[in-house]
Amino acid sequence: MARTQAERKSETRARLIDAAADLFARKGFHGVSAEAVADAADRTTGALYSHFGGKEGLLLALLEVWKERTVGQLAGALSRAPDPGTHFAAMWQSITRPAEDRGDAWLLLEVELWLYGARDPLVGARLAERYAEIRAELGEGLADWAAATGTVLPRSPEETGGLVLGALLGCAMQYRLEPRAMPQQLIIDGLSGLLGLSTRGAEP
Amino acid sequence: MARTQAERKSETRARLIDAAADLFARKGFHGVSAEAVADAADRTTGALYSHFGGKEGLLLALLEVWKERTVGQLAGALSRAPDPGTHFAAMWQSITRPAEDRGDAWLLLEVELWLYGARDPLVGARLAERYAEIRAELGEGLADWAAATGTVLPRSPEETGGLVLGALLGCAMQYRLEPRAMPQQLIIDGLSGLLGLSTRGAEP
DNA sequence: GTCTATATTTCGATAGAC
DNA sequence: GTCTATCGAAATATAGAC
Repeated sequence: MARTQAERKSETRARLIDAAADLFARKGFHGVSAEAVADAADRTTGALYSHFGGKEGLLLALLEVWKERTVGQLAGALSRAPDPGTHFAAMWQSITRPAEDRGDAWLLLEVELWLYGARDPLVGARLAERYAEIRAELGEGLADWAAATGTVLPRSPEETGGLVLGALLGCAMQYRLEPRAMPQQLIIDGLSGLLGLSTRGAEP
Repeated sequence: MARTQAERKSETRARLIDAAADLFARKGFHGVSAEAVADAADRTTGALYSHFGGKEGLLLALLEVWKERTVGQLAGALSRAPDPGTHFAAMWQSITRPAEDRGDAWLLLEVELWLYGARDPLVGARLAERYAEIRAELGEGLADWAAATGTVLPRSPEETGGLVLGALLGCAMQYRLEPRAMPQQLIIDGLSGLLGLSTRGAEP
């Protein structure tokens, strides 16, 4: 066990970032003390300051991990999408299912980071890059599907991705406050309408 | 000047709520001290606690004002809407124009309150009511237009309102980080698609 | 590299004068 | 109803031991 040093270091880093993701989502960045984050990670504020220089440095590190993680899992989900309908359903469920491991924590952290980014230019620039990547991934996935099935999409992939992402985000926020107001079928129909597909009705 | 008492009281209330709306939007609820709010309102923490019992009571009062104000101005905008396209354009501009008086402060406060409501059941319930009202107003306005022009909307007014509100909110959040990614024409086209109107292209 | 202990500041909230 | 003064609690950040 000669590499205990580096192991311990990177594990502490990971533990602190995970704890920050959880607590920032549940209580908000300003609603959590650096000590509370360190406690949740079974470390102390000394370690936190040694690694990240402070609470804000921890948030910046979290932002990078968050960026890679979301874009990566999105790309994975897209690669095995038979059609937009089931694709949208899968995305919607991944956003709205409440508990399991983390569940609606994703949405809370997403909005928390957006709010931080809207107030802080540096974080805002990072977030803008991340959203652009998501729009691109999302739009390309749908464009691939369209090309494979001979469907004609009315907009460019990036534009399509932006509209879909926007609708998903805004609808998820409403769903979080009142789930009954946003049934899954409504989301799927609406997103299909955004693509120019008139997949409404479909009564037996 | 016999009613100086009541005047001073209600003016202090209004000043504190206005200052709270501004500061909560710019810095976030937890990012602002009660003293900072009182200072911005040219009052002291004593007055704040006398009126609202604390910072959280001030937020609840702000929420009520916010609720009435937004629904009211929305209803006003709807009553004079010639068609969905110009209607959407007007709504989009009212969300995205940057300064003037308050401008993107609306979006920041909206999201700040949402985040608070997602974490606090009491505030969440109030917010849910507000969103339901907005969905209803929005959907009814569009349904009226459809009835007047003989257009058939594929969904109920509430469902339509929910999709439109969601798309507007999510797109506005992306716009705030990167305006170029969300041009107005894209929003109008997308929302039209949500309604089942195929208003795409329209090349000369 | 991490922990304990602490210095310094700031916050929320209250008591009492006016 | 509002202001001044202030108390106790909690937060950030650091210094030094291990």
